[in-house]
Amino acid sequence: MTSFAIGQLASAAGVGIDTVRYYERSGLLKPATRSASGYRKYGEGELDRLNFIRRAQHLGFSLNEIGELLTISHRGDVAAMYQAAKLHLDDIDKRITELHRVRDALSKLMSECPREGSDENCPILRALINKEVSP
Amino acid sequence: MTSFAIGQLASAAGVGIDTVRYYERSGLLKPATRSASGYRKYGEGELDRLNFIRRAQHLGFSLNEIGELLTISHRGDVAAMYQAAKLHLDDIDKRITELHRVRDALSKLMSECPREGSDENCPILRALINKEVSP
DNA sequence: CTTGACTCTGGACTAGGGTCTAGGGTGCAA
DNA sequence: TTGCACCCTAGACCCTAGTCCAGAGTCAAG
Repeated sequence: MTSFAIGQLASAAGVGIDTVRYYERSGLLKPATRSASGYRKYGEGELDRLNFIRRAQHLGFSLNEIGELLTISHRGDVAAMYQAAKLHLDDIDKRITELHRVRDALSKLMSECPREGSDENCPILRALINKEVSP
Repeated sequence: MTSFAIGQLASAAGVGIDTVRYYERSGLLKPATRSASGYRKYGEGELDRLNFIRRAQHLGFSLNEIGELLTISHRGDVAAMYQAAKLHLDDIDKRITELHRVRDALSKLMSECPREGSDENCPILRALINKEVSP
């Protein structure tokens, strides 16, 4: 019986109106039913779906992946869900590892930096230049 | 008087020709001098600069930031260099923290997942669907 | 001279996740 | 009836770091 207009749905889900239309365009939400005048009408189901999307985003999934998660969820396929989560976790781990590599390298250079004086004493500059530079 | 054509410069630096032109367009490299026929001519200085860019990218700096680093490096301003590095490090730390948050959340859900059976027993699905959850 | 490799230009295209605009139509209260 | 908030569409635009294209000119070897 409850039926939302797009603005109500969007604010209930904490996203922008354009975002809802964008999700529809990109197939994440099914085309909404329309009122006589062409306004989109939504029910609880769409709000749930939007919340699902938001939560999955919070877990770092891309919209593309979320599309698959929605299908999996609809099928209630627990094994597939676990598998998708595992793939995603592996990806996150890779990104963390790479960020740590960068962090450690930078942090090491910084710890050896005198923070003042000549550029020849600054290991950060030396690491970047590593050779005589002509500016 | 060594002088490179763009293709030689690019392959010496391990980047694409288009990349060199792109860097010129976006102000990271100064407009190259030209031969009589309009070909770009480069010297050692440009190769050093390109290497600087590559190394800074390896430390996770964006091209925008690298533009500033180049200026700083040119001034030999060690304090500014340290400051720029610190800002970047803070940013990296934020990203690592956020990735860890996501990783831990997902990993916890996964560890409680039976990996088969009904969707009601899958905490991943429950977390995404459940109306009350919002971490 | 011809062939093949190289270079030039401006502009379009990619992915991801939206955001904004112009120009119009609708719904509801005073 | 007017005024305002809301909604519709198609399409452009944002950011990043390039990558690719067509069509034309250049260089060096054989």
